[in-house]
Amino acid sequence: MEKLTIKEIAKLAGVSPTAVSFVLNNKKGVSEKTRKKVREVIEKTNFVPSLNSRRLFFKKSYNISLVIQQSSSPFSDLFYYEITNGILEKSKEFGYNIVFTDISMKGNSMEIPNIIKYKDTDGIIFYQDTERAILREVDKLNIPYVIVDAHSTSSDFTSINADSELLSYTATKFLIERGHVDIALISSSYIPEYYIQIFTGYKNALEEVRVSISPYWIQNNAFNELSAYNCMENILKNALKPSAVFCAGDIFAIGAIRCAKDKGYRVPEDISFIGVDDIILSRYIEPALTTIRIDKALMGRLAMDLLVKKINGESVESIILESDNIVVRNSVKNMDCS
Amino acid sequence: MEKLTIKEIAKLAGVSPTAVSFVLNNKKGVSEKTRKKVREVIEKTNFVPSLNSRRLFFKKSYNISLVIQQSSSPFSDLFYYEITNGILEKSKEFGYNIVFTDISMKGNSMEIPNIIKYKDTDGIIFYQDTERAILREVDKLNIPYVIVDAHSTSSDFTSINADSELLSYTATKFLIERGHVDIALISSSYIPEYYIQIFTGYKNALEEVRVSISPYWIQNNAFNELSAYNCMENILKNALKPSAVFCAGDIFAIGAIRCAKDKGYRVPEDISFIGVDDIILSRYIEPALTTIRIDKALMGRLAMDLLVKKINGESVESIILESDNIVVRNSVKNMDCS
DNA sequence: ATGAAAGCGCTAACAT
DNA sequence: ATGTTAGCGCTTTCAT
Repeated sequence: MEKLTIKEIAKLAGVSPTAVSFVLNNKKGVSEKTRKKVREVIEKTNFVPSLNSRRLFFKKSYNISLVIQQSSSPFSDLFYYEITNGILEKSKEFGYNIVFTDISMKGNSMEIPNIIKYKDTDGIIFYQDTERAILREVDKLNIPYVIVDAHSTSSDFTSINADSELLSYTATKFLIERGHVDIALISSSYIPEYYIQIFTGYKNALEEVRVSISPYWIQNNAFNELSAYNCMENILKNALKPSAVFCAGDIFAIGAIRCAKDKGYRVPEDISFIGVDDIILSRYIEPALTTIRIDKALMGRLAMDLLVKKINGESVESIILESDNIVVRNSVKNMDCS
Repeated sequence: MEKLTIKEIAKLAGVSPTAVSFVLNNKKGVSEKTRKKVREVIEKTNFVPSLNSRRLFFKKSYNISLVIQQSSSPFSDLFYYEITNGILEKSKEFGYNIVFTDISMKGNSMEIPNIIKYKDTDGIIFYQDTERAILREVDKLNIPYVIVDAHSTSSDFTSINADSELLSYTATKFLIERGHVDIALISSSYIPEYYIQIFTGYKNALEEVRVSISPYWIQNNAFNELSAYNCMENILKNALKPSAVFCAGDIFAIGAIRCAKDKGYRVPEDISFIGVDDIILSRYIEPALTTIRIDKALMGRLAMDLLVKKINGESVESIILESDNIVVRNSVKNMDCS
């Protein structure tokens, strides 16, 4: 059997390679008769054109790379896994391969993945806030990218973010509506802009019902489950106990709840908790966590939309997702009917 | 600035493209002097050779695709995410892109992903047992593949599996050593061969201490959390209650425990549970689940090793991983010191 | 050791 | 509408 190329198909169909190429790409310039004949031969031979040739000709890799940071916690993986599902969905539509890449640390700094170094990607989706050094490198290489869940915004890059302030406001407001007034906050100050948003939402909701906040109740050193546990310890050290805690992330809530239980508090009878994200885990802990759901698959789909537009040279704007979808489970006590 | 190609570099260095190519690929046939000069130019210009050209020349895509089935449960995703980490680790070493693909259903049958249809992949790693129709199609296309966590073995394909019988034996034996004699089984009969292994391990451990088993205690219709819940209901319908249940998968255990609690049983005081897999969730439920850990990252690394060998034309053998690493948490009661 | 040239399989400009 | 041809950027064979 002859090696199957466009040339060979042309020979079999008794036409020129150009004709075959036109048929394959649904271009006009061939008669219906020729088109049909070519289609028959393609069908019969199961011919598929070589993507590698097209890659060379168009100088495109048809790869989009997902760059995820080697995470400290498997739960950020979980969060991103759901985003990835949205991306995959769209990738079929656009005809790109989705290539998984993780940024590994080389000593103290991040190492540029090979797929980027060798420009073997038409675009990049970064997960989570990404080191500026890396972004600059990518800018230099002239590869379009978007950042999903950047936690910060900037005119320097295109990002898809949840509206943290709204999220925070919604969560706090929910607690207030359930009769809570003494509400603590566990958040992260790692990304200052993010922290401000969270704090602002919390504050705006709270100032409608409360004039002062105990500084003990504002904890901003959480970055994973364990540190959230410690934050909760700090909160409980104070004589004034809050009746509810808003945690800016389900995984923080999970750590904080564990702490409260360890210290003998009942949840939610003694202290209520609300989170943000709705990671899969939240349904399974006890009590099941009340939280604000972020539509992560949607974030993924939007990221692809924006990135493909950028690849095609269109200009795009960052997106802020307004998620305020409260998932009511069992971690918040209703103070009004106790 | 000139477009950077091997030709351009050659011009700048005052040598032939051949020389540059040799230097890039660390081949001999160029003098040290030439080599050095070329290296300098490459360094100075930040030149990287075009992968797409090499793709065409070598007829290789440098892609390895991961094929995951659109799963009913996000927890199988979780399980596979850990395998993926092992695969990614190895991919750097071997220089392949890891491309994510999921098999979507088209009506009643699976649809071959484009990356396979267009032979845009040098090899495939299938996650989980895969429809024979798909495997045959891939065979026809002559693309090497391995199956990780196939749950069945066959001389038809190369797979990386945990030793289910050993897993099952170890779990049951552990319960026996804690003084349990009345031990039920929740498993899946979806893949017969797998079921036989699980049952055999269970039976072999059990027959050392028990002459008869109540048929009510053998439940084999679990395939997710909910069905495992139903299996547990069936077990509890019987007048004879087991003191422990071995669940052939953590997610089954999670469903079963929920059922037991719903019916007012205390875990592990009234009934003990042990699982298999050690998915991330198992640490977080209450009580934290005692389980047999499978080293999923290792499975991923081994899958890559085997696949790359296959791609290189070496012959390989399937691997059965002997995992019997018991992770003791709080879901099994010690009957001897009660 | 070095360089010229052919060719991987496709697309598109150009001529007919 | 159809065919001829050059060229994408690399590797390798074959002269020198």
